[in-house]
Amino acid sequence: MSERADAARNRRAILRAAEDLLATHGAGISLDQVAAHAQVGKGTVFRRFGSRTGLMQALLQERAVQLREALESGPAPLGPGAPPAERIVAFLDALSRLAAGNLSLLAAHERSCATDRHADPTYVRWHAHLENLIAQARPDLDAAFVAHALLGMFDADMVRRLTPQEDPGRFARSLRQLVGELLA
Amino acid sequence: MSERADAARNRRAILRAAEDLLATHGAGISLDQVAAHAQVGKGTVFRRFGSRTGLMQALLQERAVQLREALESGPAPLGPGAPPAERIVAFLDALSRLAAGNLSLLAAHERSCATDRHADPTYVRWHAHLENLIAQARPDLDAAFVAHALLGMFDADMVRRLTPQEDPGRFARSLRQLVGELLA
DNA sequence: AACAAAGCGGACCAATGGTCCGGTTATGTG
DNA sequence: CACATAACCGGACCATTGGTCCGCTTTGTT
Repeated sequence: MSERADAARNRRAILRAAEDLLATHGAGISLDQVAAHAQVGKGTVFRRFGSRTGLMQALLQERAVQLREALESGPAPLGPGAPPAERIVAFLDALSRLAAGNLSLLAAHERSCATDRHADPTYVRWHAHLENLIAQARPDLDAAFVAHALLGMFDADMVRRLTPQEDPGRFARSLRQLVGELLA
Repeated sequence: MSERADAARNRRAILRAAEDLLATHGAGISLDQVAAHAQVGKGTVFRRFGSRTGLMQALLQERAVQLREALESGPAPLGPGAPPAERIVAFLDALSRLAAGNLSLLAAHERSCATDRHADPTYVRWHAHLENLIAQARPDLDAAFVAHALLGMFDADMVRRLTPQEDPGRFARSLRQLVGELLA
């Protein structure tokens, strides 16, 4: 038996509450707020997720699970089968969409993982995927480095700043252009 | 009269103390520690610098002042006169050196400016400089975007991670390579 | 039904950024 | 030099917040 029924129920309640509050109150929410909104004791939040960082990582993983499956076994060009260059563009486009729809979560996640954000499992997975594709497309480049550079653009502030209201497509477009230069 | 003698003395003492502690204890230092080490009341730190963020910005500005002068009126290729592509490379090399020598400060600075780090005066200046050069070298690119991408690499964790002990030149080298691709 | 393990809540703790104010000191003016 | 005053100082104090603890409750199994 892996998790008692009440525990599972509370876990879901906490995730939902955090989602809600992030959407309505931005990235600065406290765990007391989350606990209250989930109608749960503060201790429960920590028992389920270990820390603020743990909660944010869990939230991000939840949002990223579809993308993950698409990468591993979905249709090309996101999934396997297409040439690396196309897969890179598809992946970054997907990330752009995911980021655009989850800015507060992204910001909160960064804030929590301030120390050593490269250890986050989601980040690690994305980086490995990208590094691998880059190494195939351009074996002469420092793939790990370039992968970090590209993922670095998904900083919440960065995305917000580069997504002006009058031109919401700018971020994704400029990112594609940048990648185009690198793979040319 | 702009600042009383004791005030100026305390300002210097605080900056020195912060420098010291960053070097010896890393980026996680508290303002109480800084105040104690500077032999000054905590209130004084806040009166002089407004906030933790203000102190970190002041420290960074202090470290960056030489670079700033070199950019504005120093010899080429860092200063004016050289072709944009060369100035970009020179600038990023200079930044790499500055970052390598001030990792703790950089980390502490990021931590403090977490909210809206693009408002930091030093960042703004660097970005404007870089954007301007990129626009000259490659008018077809989104210069502001690319400038953010390049500056994004100077995240303290990133620099640390991409500067392995057995190959300390990797960061600067890979960054130059990346720039080479973009300006080709 | 009974029991043990897992879970729960919320009082509690420590750290920390930031504020306040009564007392002190530098400064320039008469 | 003496004095008035504006600037300054220190550190006690405050509020917030991530995280811990422990006595009581729920779950699920035998």
